[in-house]
Amino acid sequence: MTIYFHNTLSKMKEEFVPINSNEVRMYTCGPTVYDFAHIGNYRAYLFEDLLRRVLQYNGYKVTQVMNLTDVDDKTIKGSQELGIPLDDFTRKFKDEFFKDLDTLRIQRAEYYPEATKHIPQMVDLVKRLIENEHAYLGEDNCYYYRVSSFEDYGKLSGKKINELICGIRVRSDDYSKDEARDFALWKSWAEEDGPVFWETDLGKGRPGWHIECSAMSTHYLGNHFDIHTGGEDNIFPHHENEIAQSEGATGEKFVNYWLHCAHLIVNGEKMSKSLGNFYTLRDLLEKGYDPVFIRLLLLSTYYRQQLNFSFEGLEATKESLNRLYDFIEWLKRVKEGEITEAVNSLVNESRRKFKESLNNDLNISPAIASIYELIKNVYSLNKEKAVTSSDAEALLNFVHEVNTILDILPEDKGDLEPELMQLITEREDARVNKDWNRADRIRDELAEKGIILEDTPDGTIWKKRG
RNA sequence: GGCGGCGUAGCCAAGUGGUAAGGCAGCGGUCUGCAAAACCGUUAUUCACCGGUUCAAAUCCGGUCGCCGCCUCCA
Repeated sequence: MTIYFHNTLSKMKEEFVPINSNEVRMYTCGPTVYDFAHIGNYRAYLFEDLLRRVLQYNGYKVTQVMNLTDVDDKTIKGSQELGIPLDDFTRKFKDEFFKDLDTLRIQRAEYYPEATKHIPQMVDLVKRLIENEHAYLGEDNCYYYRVSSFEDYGKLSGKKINELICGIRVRSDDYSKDEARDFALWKSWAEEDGPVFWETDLGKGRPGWHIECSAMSTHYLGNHFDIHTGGEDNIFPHHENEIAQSEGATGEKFVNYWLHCAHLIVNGEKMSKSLGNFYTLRDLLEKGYDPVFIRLLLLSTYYRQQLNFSFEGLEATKESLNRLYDFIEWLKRVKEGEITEAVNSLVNESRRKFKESLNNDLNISPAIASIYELIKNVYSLNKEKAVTSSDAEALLNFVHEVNTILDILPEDKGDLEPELMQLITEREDARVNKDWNRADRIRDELAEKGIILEDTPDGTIWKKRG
């Protein structure tokens, strides 16, 4: 089945054709490790997780690289404020980042290169740019990229190169360069950098931000690879500059497909600390939300659409997932019978719609809807007790297939404590004796502990609800 | 100012020319000792507003209003 992606470069939806037939190489812009990542960051990483899984679902072998920016103004500043070495400062946030990835069930990329471990590759790239006359040494001993030397500059963001010179917001910064629009490739050491510097052929200093992604992506994926992603704020200048650097150095096309995800906002406003609507993952976990609800909420809006985060939305996601979980538990209780044509065709229809939607530029809303349509249709069919155990097995298989992409099934929460099991038994006795008051009291008591009881024709079942 | 996106029920959100998916919430009913779960019915004659094109528009075109993003280091 064909996959389509919206390519920022062409501003159009295009058929996806990988460079090599069975494998996809992609670079996904990762975090700057100066603080805990917030849920807006994770929206981007979840979009990339979805992209990765959809490619795998289509049979591609995926090689993904995600960088960790562990040297820049903010990380240096942060380490100085705490009076600790840069590595110690960034280590903590790297560790927390990986913990969060696991919490959100984000699949690991193949490589997580750190900027500080790839200085030679960056230096080498800058030297090639100097040779190609795309880079120059400024009066301040910093190396800059001469934007005017790259004819295609602006092709990703749609910016007119000449308008960049005199834009209102463009200010000349502390560095001396030929033109305001030129950007730093290598920053020479300054006193405020303290112990953070590398002695290289470019002098004593540290890399500019954009150069790390050009250097590390080509190092791991080659000069020309399939997909590059990030948040939409990266389009300009970061990704525009990456193209200028990479193509300026190699003379080859850098990336075929650029995918960018829209921002997350909170209650209709931009998330910011001053508005008090700024959330990290741990903020939400502290409020008692199961991370899988957060995963699905951040995943369930089409990536090119701004996502409005709200606790109301989180509650809605939780309830809808509970419907799926109840469906699964119900399937497990269906007893016997051969597979029926009715269920078989419902599953096939749902699978078709699921995959077709995801292959259409990761359009996840109809994909999720296809699952709920299936649930509704199957329950409806069961009005005449028409659903068999073989049907249930087929449905469970499909749910697990879907789960290879969505990854939203509950963790096994284990058995109940013996004393709680005892309470359930006591309630059964009370019910047999028609002691409804006592039975209801026990049910309420368990409910307060998050244990929900349901009396079915086959006996009482319990479930834990988060 | 430049570029881009969006405005569909109480909320979230599909649908881009053929007569409004799905989820949450609500209401009525069936089932149940009562619940829960589930099912059935119901909840937008209408898609920000105004014009236009068309046999036919939420979907295309023009205009108006509102919201949001980017415009040098923020995913």
